[in-house]
Amino acid sequence: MLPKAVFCYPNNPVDVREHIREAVKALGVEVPFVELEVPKLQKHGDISTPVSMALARILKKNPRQIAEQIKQHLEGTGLFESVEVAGPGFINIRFSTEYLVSGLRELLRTPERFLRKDIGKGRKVQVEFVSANPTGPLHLGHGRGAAFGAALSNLLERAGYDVEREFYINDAGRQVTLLAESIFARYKELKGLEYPFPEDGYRGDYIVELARELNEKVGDKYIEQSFSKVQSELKEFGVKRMLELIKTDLEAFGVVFDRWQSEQALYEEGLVKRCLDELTRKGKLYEKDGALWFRATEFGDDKDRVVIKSDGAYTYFASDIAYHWYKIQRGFDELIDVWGADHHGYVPRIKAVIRALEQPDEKLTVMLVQMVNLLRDGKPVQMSKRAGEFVTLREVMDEVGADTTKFIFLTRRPDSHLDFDIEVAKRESSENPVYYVQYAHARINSIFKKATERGLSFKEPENVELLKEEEEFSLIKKLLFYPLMFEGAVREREPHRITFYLQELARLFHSYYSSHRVVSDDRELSTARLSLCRAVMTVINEGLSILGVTAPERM
RNA sequence: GCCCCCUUAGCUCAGUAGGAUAGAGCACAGGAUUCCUAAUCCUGGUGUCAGAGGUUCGAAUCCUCUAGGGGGCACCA
Repeated sequence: MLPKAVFCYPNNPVDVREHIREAVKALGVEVPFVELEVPKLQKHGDISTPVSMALARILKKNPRQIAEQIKQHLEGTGLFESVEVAGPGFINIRFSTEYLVSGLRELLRTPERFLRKDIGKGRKVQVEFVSANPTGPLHLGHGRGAAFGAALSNLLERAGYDVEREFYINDAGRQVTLLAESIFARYKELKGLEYPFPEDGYRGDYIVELARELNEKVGDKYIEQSFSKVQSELKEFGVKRMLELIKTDLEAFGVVFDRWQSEQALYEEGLVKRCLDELTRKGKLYEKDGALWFRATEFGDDKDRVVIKSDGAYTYFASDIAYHWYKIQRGFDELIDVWGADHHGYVPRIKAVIRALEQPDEKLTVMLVQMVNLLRDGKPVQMSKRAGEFVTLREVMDEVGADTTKFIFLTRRPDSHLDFDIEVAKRESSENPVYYVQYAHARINSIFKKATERGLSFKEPENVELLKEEEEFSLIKKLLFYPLMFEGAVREREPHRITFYLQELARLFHSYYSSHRVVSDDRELSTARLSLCRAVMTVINEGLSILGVTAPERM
């Protein structure tokens, strides 16, 4: 008979969960989730579970007693060095070196299988993010949304979701008209003509640039024209140029989209009308005071909302309804909208839409990304898009670099306010954690260069059983915990967990590096250590690629 | 006025699905490099988890209230 372990994929700590689940099953109950944690204190083992305390209530038994039973089951697997019951009923598990080493082997042999657990099972998810108005350059807040949305998409993709990244272009309505009129005003100004600047117009210098460009294109042609005559051409021109700018900036920032959905197109293709017709048919809309209203209150919102104003014009909400209706029609299992926190008041409204469209609440998740306070040397930089005073993503990128900018954004929970100090971010020092992680990667690369120079060739995971140092086991444990962290990050949609994990991993590596030499005269030990280095490198690479940060070979 | 988010070490922030004695980085001080990159490492100590109640065997974490900071409340976009 084969030992039980063979059937249980003894390759990483997440599988400890399976063993515990089995043990719990043997007690005659099932738990939906077996909680695992990495204990703070070493004496509490390598991994620990409080599951027996939770079971105490259900089984009406002493938690320590339950823990003892689970312990016996776990000991039966022969995988662990020790299993202890401690405190009120914690089960503390210590891995055997064989367990650790076989985990490392697993990671080296099939890194993808080890690092990318199929949680999504091919479920189709759409992540809509940035979606900035095409009326000006991206600012830093958009940058945060971009970094977050991109990292979240990458994360979900690696968890087996079929992800589509979409940018929604608000190219219909008043803002775009304002853009056109602002350009028009600057054009007139350029020509030495009197023309009132629109009250809420865009005052940024880029508008003057656009006016100049327009002048080169049309020359004097528009001098005599009224705005209404040239409006649509100007809109098209302005939106096109702004969109180009936004795309270029995002590309430079390393953020790509699969799809760009135009709002205007929703109208032109009749989707808004079709959607509203359907809702009318289903009685979700009604007329009052000459306007068309959506029964939002029936679906959990505070008040009903207008979709067509009494003057016959659509509100933005109309196209937003149609947009989400369209998303649903496209067959996504899940929709994620990443919005700036200033739009949070909009959440109940759009949630109401999802319900009105007869979809379960979980279908749509709105993730709010908090605003960014820009500082320079500790002093706030005032920003107002309307007044044309704002620091663009481009400026920050040029000044501090895309990697650093992204990393800083992803070192915080999305829902916490963020102070972004340009001067601090600019320093190429230990104040920038991104270098710390990247440096670990570059260092490993340099070790491999050294190994090649020495003519060391080997096949990973050769000789890993020779690893004996405490720092090596710490590193391996950290590596093996990657899937645990990954699962949590996916479940909670929190890419920042990756960022923190990478810093911890880098710390362990740097520490190891300074106390032990990888490439030495001991050929076999060297290959063992190189294998470990390769594993660290692989995981750093994987993590950084989720964050959209480069992993440099040299620094 | 109503609604949402935030408040953890001097600063910036983590804290994993309620678990054990609350954690990093920075800053500050001292030390480490004949050797694979010193953007590194090692050693130093900090807390009324904003406050008050409550739920629980157990709360930074969940509930209620209060205070402070930010944001939102349109037939605006």
